[in-house]
Amino acid sequence: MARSPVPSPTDVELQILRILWAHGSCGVGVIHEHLHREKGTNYSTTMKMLSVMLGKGLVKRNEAQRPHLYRAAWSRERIGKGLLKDLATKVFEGSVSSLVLNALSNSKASQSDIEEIRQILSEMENRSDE
Amino acid sequence: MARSPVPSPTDVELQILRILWAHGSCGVGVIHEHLHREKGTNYSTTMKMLSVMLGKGLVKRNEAQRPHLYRAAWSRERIGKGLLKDLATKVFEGSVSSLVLNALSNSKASQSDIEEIRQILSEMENRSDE
DNA sequence: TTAGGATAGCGAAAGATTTCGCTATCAGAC
DNA sequence: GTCTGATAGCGAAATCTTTCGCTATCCTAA
Repeated sequence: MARSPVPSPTDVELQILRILWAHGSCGVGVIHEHLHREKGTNYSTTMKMLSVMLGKGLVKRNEAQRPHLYRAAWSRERIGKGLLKDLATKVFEGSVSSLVLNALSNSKASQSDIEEIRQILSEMENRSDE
Repeated sequence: MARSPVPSPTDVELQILRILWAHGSCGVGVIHEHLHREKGTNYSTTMKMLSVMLGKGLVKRNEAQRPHLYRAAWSRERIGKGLLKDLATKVFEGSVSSLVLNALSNSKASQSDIEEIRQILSEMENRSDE
């Protein structure tokens, strides 16, 4: 009965979500302007993708005004969480820590990033102490 | 001229790679047995996917013997690296540390996982000191 | 040697995602 | 009001991924 709460967006869907995450609510015009700059696609394409995404519950829209205003139905963190879990399952046999290890070992993080990650690690320890 | 060095595998392709990563070299029989157990697909499907993957350079095969032996052309780490980079780009504006933060904040890691991650963080600091 | 099961190969159907063409409607400039 | 450019909507083409049907070949046990 309850449909999958957080669908995994496809590539173009994510491209649109990124725009919405950056801009908050906006009309098709703005969305299309960005999408067109990134990949040269048509207005109709933008429109169609938005209607597909509306159907999947990936975006919501406010029809009270004209142009209708679209916004992401889910936060970047929420979508990221789902995709990371997928990736962990599909590549790292479900192990988030393998995933993190792999991500870290091929990247450069700034000192403040490193501190922030340490912070999280400590919190995790404290949480599990209880 | 040089084609994309590490293609991003699709879902079924990853499913097959997981089997190969776990088993090393093996014939279609073994691969199909696993795939069929996981999703009930046909022998022909397995065969076809392998030939598609061969074309994309995702697997290699040894035809010296019969049955031919298939193996992953890239390590789990190498494929993981590419997919993580994709995901970072598509969701976290390219920031690996945001990705890691997000991955960690919604997961439970064991104490030894945490230590291992700390280890990596220290190594990163030392590396960047030089 | 030969029948039977596993292996190999391919074209094409079935599905999903992305793109576009065409048509209609709306809101503001004139 | 009417014209015009932006907005809305939808069916269908194009593309990519996954699945399968059909056919041929190989290997081995009887």
